[in-house]
Amino acid sequence: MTQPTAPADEASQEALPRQHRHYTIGELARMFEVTPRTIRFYEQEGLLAPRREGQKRIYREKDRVRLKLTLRGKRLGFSLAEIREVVTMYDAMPDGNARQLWRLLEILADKRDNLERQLEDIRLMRMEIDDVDHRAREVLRSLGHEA
Amino acid sequence: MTQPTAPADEASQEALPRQHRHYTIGELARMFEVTPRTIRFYEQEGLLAPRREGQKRIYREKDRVRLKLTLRGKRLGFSLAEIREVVTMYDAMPDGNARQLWRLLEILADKRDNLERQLEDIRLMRMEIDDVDHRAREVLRSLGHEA
DNA sequence: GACGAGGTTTACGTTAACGTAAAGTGCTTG
DNA sequence: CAAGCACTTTACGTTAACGTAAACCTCGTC
Repeated sequence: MTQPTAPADEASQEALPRQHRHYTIGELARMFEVTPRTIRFYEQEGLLAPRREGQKRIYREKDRVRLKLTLRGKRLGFSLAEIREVVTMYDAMPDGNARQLWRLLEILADKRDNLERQLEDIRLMRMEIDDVDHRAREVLRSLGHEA
Repeated sequence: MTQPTAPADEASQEALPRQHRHYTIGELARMFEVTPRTIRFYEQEGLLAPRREGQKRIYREKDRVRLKLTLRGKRLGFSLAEIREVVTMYDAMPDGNARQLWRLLEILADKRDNLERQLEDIRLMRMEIDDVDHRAREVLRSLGHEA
């Protein structure tokens, strides 16, 4: 796959009150099975904006969620630029002007179309995979192996 | 999007008996809204193997289907290498040895897992998009525009 | 026979999304 | 206090998937 091969995404955290916790870059990296480099890169691309404590980056709950959404977007084939567009507009929403908001709605509709298209693609590809699977098992059976 | 932005895929062909027709590279390119360069590149990567008529490439029905599947795979985030792996194994199936076939089943199971994961991602992202959409419309309403 | 529309090869260029290496900072632990 | 670990910045390297340009055939047609 080009996309990350879909790790747990939801880190199986201890049942700590997730609220108000903060994380180091290494913690987040392990949680989502990415490298710190990746996380820094996303910051550089304007997708994350952690606080600093001295020199070190401190990630809060909000940052964790953004990272989660970013990775999910990636798995669905969105580019970082697209993800940023939505995410930053979302943040600017409360005081956003009408033009911006309409633009946001436009983008969202677009993404939705895209998802629908992907659903159809998945449906079709599933059928084809099932088909190939069946044929392969047939051939195996004819070879005397139990499938 | 990183992926092709999902054109018609099924070219709205005339109701000609599709069987046994053949296409030039330009025709295929227009059908699927890609450039000839892309199609040649896929050939170079071992995904297509058109006949030659003199110097020119001649694509048959089978090639068209393979291109269609390739583009669908791409939209779902598969790399050309992955697509090739499945497609070539599929072609080698009838006389494939058992090892190869088991390997094929493995790959297929993997792809299926991937699709399931994507379905879930789509579900979640849909909800989030709907949520953002709602909020945006709220803000717009409070600004006195009709949404 | 010039020309334009399609096709061809060869080859270098480009972009996104990181990887990797080097060199430094700061804590805490034996 | 040295060692180790986790963090930092800077910067160059890498890969996939094409784009783009140049230079060349080969038709049908004006």
